Amino acid sequence: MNFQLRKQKILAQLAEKGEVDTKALALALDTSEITIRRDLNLLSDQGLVYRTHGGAIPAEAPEMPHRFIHKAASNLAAKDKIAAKAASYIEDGDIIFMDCGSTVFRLCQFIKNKRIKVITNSMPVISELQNSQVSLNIVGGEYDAARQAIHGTLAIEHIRRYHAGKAFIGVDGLSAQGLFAHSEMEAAIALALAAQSTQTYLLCDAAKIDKPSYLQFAPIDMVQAIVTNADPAQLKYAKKKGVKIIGV
Amino acid sequence: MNFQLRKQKILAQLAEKGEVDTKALALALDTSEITIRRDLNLLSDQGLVYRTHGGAIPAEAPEMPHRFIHKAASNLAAKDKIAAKAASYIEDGDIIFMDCGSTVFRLCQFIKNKRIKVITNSMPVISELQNSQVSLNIVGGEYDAARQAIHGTLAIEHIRRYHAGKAFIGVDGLSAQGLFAHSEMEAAIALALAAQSTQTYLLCDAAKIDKPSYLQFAPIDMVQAIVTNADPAQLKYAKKKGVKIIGV
DNA sequence: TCGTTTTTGATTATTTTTGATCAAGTTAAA
DNA sequence: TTTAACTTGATCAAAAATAATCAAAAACGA
Repeated sequence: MNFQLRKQKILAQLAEKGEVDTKALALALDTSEITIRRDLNLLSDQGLVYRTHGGAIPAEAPEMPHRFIHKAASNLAAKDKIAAKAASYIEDGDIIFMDCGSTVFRLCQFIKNKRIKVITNSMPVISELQNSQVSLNIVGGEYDAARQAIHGTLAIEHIRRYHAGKAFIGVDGLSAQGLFAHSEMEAAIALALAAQSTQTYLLCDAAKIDKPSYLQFAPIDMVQAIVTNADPAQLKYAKKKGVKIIGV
Repeated sequence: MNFQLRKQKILAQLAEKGEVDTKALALALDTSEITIRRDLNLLSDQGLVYRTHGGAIPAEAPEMPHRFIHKAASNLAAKDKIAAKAASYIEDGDIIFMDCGSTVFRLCQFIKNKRIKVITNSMPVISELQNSQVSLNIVGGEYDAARQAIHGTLAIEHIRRYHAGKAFIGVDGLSAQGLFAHSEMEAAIALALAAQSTQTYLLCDAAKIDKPSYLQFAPIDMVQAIVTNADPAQLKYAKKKGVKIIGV
């Protein structure tokens, strides 16, 4: 019974019952609890399950009502850790860009009380920061309800009018080939932000690593740093190109 | 039964019944009351429920920040009547500007289901319409927390890039001398909107009539129509200049 | 075959979760 | 207003789950 097999059975059981617990799995798969725990943690890193004490539930579990919060809920612990680490690079007086990534959104809680300027196209970020210490600059353009973000030509033009010390962006996937996005619009925003900032930080949980996605839009060294919970060894190709890997 | 599962069940029950109480939950989820209380407190911390004595009720959608509601609350009935009347001039397919006036905000409820494009710099309007039929275009620029609106040079530039059939604006005061605003920024936005639209509707309740305010920024015939609950006789000077007076 | 790497399991210390008790606070009826 | 019933948060202790460490077993490549 190797990991691949166990993984399949765990996911199958999860899909069927909606939850699994460590003890039952250890019994059913004829292995030890610690092995099951390790498996579950791996699956959790990959974003395939949501870890609970004593077991796991499907990653897609309808945790929260709002669509965005829901999306953000997957891998929440990892994303929060990444966001906290990234926030430690932000100081009073900074001017930063934030895009509409769900990990980037988790930054909000850590910067609410900082005296900084934030330029963003993400509606959740706007909502979260509109009554905070932060001075907000909102990117204008067409509102994309599905992504809860502002996109379009004018958004790009708007971004090009500003310059920031740091940009914090998310992607949909990352591989040796470069950065991947869901859509051209998200890609265009990411490119614009990177072009207009001195330093670009990519916030990326382990689930996105080596997962090429829809559109490859930039080489990996467009960013200066990657903040991730993944094993740095997985990102050797990035390091080789001079990208700083910041683990959490 | 772990926290994640309880959380789901609590939220499900809350959505269904509208309220939950500690005892019933403890019984239903087969755990102790103190655990339920802890769960409810956690959910409350996350803003998902509103804690009551003995239980919890759904968290009210934190749609509009308080100050705005407050401001909007004065003269609410009159403002709603004015907004309803103004909305009757909006048809599917229209492209309209909306500014950050409190009466203009009352328009939202009447246009939620129309198939129109709305270009606005008002955060409450954005919040209200972001999950509606309406296609939103958000004016970019610096966010002014006090006025809950987007202002600044870039906002004006943004507006100048668009043209709409109708603009709906509010003012702080109105007299034979012209239109008055609280601040230069609001005035600049109003001017820009009027310049970029075929027809400009001024939404103005009786309390504002013949109340010159801080800054006189435009002649009264900058607008093509005034929707108001005031006696039309009070606005003869406007009518004389060719402004249409629409009573409610 | 030998040496290296990977996977797994056992043990222990730590962390998390839960429940019991009790003083303090809140609600509602008298 | 006062009393009585109920609810709550704080503190502590027990139970469960977990991470960390190390060692054994298995898989692997040369």
